Amino acid sequence: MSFDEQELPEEVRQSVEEAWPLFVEFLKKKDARVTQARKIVLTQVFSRHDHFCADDLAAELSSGMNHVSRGTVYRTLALMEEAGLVRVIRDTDVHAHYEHTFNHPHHEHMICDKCGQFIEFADDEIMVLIEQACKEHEFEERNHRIVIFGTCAACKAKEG
Amino acid sequence: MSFDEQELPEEVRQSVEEAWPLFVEFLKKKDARVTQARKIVLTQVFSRHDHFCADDLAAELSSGMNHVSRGTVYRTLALMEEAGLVRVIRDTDVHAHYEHTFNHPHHEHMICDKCGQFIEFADDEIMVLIEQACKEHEFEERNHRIVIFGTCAACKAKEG
DNA sequence: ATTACTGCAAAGCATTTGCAAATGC
DNA sequence: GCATTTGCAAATGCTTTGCAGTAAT
Repeated sequence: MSFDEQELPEEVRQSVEEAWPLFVEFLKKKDARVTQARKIVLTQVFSRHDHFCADDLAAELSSGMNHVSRGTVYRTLALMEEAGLVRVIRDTDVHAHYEHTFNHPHHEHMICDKCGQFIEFADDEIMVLIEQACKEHEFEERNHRIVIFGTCAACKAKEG
Repeated sequence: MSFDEQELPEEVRQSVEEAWPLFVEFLKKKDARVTQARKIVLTQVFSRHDHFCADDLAAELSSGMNHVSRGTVYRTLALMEEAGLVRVIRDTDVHAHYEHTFNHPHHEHMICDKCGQFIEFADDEIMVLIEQACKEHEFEERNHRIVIFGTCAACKAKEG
């Protein structure tokens, strides 16, 4: 556990400082180990990453002093998902996208067909209606996801 | 174009009879060809398939007189999606699920974590709110999808 | 000391693609 | 006859896994 985090931007350092103890608690509850690799991955997730894919993260951690292998990145992201620290979006046909959920309230996504941008939006009314629908079907919700596909304002403008 | 559809159940035959001309029209508009393989795939999609995956469909068409190769099945499903005749759901971690949309009004899904069952539900109010959200973000919707993950009534009962 | 975790490279799996032969136009 | 589509099998790309070595408890 001797991983240097002094050069992190203040904002990132703060997120990590809050999120890491939660992950540690989660790991201990699971009788899993608190390892350096797991801290590096968590730190990287909270560094300048809004939406990212596992492979990019793995690439970033593939060299330099804070090296973590691809396999471990995937394994750790799965743990972080289980811990509720990241969210996975698998709707596009390419590969899964992740985002960190810590200090990031629940929201849904619009994905632009043209530029691939993720636009976040939240709607409490929709949430209520979804809860209602679950009740009607006696379905116990664990999680939900809304994705809207289409064209974003910027791309529409560009098209003329 | 000498493909025998006489043994199809009445209901299926009817769906095919209605959907096929739409697909033909779509193909012509696209300067693509109206082929036997495409008709076989479309027919199979409308046969006893609520939710299915490309690979199962390919397996069903891998032998017998109405043979279509895996590659063609994937290619044709992509065309059918473009034509708006099938819908793809890519939220589970395994593989994409398809469903035909013809004679099947728009709806969303609940997926049971335990048994994998797809439960369909529709909610007009949610649709309206989604439209609203798009307007607010100047996003031009092409399509949307809601998926709720959790436990279905049957599995909850089984658990006690 | 014991047991879990990591790295690596190899395997897996759904999906896509290149190319020669077949088919629709 | 010409261009597109098909079948096949090989390739692709993301993700998972087996195993020997390494680190955490």
